[in-house]
Amino acid sequence: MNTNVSPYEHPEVTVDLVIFTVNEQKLKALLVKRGEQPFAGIWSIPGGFLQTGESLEDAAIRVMQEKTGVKEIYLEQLYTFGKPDRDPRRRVITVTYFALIPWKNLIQPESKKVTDLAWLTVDELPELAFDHREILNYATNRLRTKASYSNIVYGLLPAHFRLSDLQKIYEIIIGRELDKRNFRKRMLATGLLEETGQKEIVGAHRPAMLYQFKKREFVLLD
Amino acid sequence: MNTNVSPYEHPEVTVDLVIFTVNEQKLKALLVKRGEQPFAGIWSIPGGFLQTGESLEDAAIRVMQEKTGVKEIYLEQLYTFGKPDRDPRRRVITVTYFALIPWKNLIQPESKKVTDLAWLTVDELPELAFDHREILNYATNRLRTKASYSNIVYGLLPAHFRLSDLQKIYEIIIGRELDKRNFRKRMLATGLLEETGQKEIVGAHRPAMLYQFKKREFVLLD
DNA sequence: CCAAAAGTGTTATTGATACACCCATGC
DNA sequence: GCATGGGTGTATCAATAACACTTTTGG
Repeated sequence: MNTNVSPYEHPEVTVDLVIFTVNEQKLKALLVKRGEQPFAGIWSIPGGFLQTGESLEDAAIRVMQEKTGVKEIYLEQLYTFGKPDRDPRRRVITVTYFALIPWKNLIQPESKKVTDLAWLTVDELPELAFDHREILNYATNRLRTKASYSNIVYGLLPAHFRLSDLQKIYEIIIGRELDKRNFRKRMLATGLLEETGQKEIVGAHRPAMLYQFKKREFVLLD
Repeated sequence: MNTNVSPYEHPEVTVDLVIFTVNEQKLKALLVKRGEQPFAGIWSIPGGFLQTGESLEDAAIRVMQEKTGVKEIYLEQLYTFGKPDRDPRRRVITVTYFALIPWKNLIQPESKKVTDLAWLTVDELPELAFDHREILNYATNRLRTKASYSNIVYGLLPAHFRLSDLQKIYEIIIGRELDKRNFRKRMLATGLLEETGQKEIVGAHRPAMLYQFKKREFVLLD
């Protein structure tokens, strides 16, 4: 079979990522300011072309590491977008992933003076390139939905954390306040958490016990 | 930009479908017996190449119609599989969809004597070509999970049905028997169903009220 | 001693489960 | 009149939601 005369298209395949973190009480996503046309100067989600011999997930991990320096993170495939006109130049299919990073695991992301890479608050976004707004909305919905029936938020927390940190993350993602006593009861009842024995020492108040997830992996609740 | 010298691959992109129905008290999937190498004579899920200018979903609908004659069905994107060696010949990315069809909507699928197209029981499958077993397992899990928190089973039922039909579909998908009274209570409490006013007349027993979904569209429960 | 976050139980309400008999029909 | 599936209610148990005060620390 000669693939050069096949009656169908060989589109370009990219892998694009919606990378979330939580910082300053907000859900944020990593965005890249485009340098080239089309959409020069417009923010876009990070991505790259699939390389020869590379699996989709490997490509996602590669892009992740290029942009954040981090590779051990929560990563899951999101959706594949392929409308014929989603890139004005040519046919591009994009397989999208969504990723979660604890803010503390980032290596001082503000220190290097990059102006083309930024963590923007998800509900205050400017115009995005291509169909990236649709992709980002899709990812945000997925995150909010999964937070309600899984332990997915572990991906946004450092190894050790206070229960109040955990509660705050949930509140930011689902967008409403939770009752402290009920929250703690429910979380401890899942059996997914354990005390570290250490206590958080800063602040003019009673120190908090630090907890960790017994396993840092995705689990459905109930 | 000359795409002929680009440093990345232009893989082939296919759309493959896992099409489910329920018949004879079993969950079944539509499979195609391959005529060509590789995997000649082995069952595979139906699919086809993405055509120029065609969206992914349009391609899925096209394949659907080619194989079943039906186009108005439940259809959702499942996952995109792209391991470099998933096709022994060349790089093929497949965007998979899963579809549901009510058995009654099929136009006598047994009448035309096709031997290369068959509805096979999902938990008694032979060897499948490529990574199609993995794809089918993924689809089956998705269906089972979604059945528990949505009205997705409407895709497997004809326009009018008895509550016992609905219950049977649930039991087949989730794999255990349900209490009749509790099931009816819960289903009617969702507010998604309405009586048609008609009754089912066949059988040496009391006729059953026929129901329909108020809207034949995906809704989350609770 | 004051401010600030940590930590802790009980009650009320709601939803889920378990369970058995009568009804309408065809033969 | 008997076999077959259709149709109905109540009581128990489990999960969720509402709600306020004491503890420990730093300054």
